[in-house]
Amino acid sequence: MPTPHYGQPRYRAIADELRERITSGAIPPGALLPSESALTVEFEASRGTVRQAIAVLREEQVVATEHGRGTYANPYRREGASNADAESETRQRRVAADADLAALFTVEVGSLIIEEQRVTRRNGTVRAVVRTYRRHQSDE
Amino acid sequence: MPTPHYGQPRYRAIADELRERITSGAIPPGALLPSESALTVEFEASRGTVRQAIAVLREEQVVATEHGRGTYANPYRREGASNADAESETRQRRVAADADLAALFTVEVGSLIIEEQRVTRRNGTVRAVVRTYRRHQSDE
DNA sequence: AGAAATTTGTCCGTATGTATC
DNA sequence: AGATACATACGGACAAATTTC
Repeated sequence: MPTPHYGQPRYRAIADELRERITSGAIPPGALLPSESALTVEFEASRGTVRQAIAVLREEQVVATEHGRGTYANPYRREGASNADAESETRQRRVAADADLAALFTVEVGSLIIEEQRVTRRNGTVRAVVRTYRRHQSDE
Repeated sequence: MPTPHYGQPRYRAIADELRERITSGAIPPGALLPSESALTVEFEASRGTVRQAIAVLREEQVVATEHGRGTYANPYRREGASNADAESETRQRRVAADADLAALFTVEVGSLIIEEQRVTRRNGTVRAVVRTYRRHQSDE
């Protein structure tokens, strides 16, 4: 069978579905998620894909996993209740310097510099996008 | 062949080795790591295991990976404790949204959004340029 | 411009190790 | 001890982004 993943990969779709069950309360805080093999059957995905989905949620601290036990939902609440849904994604890549950046960094236009982008969401909608530019290998 | 991982799993051992090469300077900041297939040969491990090792370093932000390009070492610097001489200039203006920003903010490409730019200098040389993008106050 | 090669991303199936119940 | 559940590891296949020719 081929491996089509047009648009969203399957492990993200599975992660979204599980996250939804947790945030909606279908899986209450502290409860065990279905086992990986159960999820394998339900989503008709391989165990590796299911584990990849759970890894996403673990990184978001939506779940916590214990070896031999299982994966728990929402093991502890964020201390600040204000942190309703402050998701933050970070991405790093190299981009060509535009005229402004080239002038600031004293490099040629088009030189590759580091861009780190953070996307801040609240209640799902993008709040702000922060792009930080640096040079490689600066010296201090 | 069995799959023994007494004590430390292999992917962690590989991660340790690669981290050592980076922190020791054998792989300088900004340089590309060997490709996954090359590491597969060198460590005599499967590609999945190599990728798991790289995932560890990526989470530690010791490396950054780009699709189709490769994995770079240490793209940004640790913030030194000495913030001796930090100046900062701020500028705000309206700019046209590029494809990425348009997608994130769910607006049309070219729509005007707010850009706030801060330039951080130390000892006269530009340290970092931070650009924060937001939408106009319209909804929410 | 376009095709091929390279490199990372996703997904599957299987087997075995280790921790917990 | 046995059953269950997560962790590690292999190998193969195809997809997607980038670079090279």
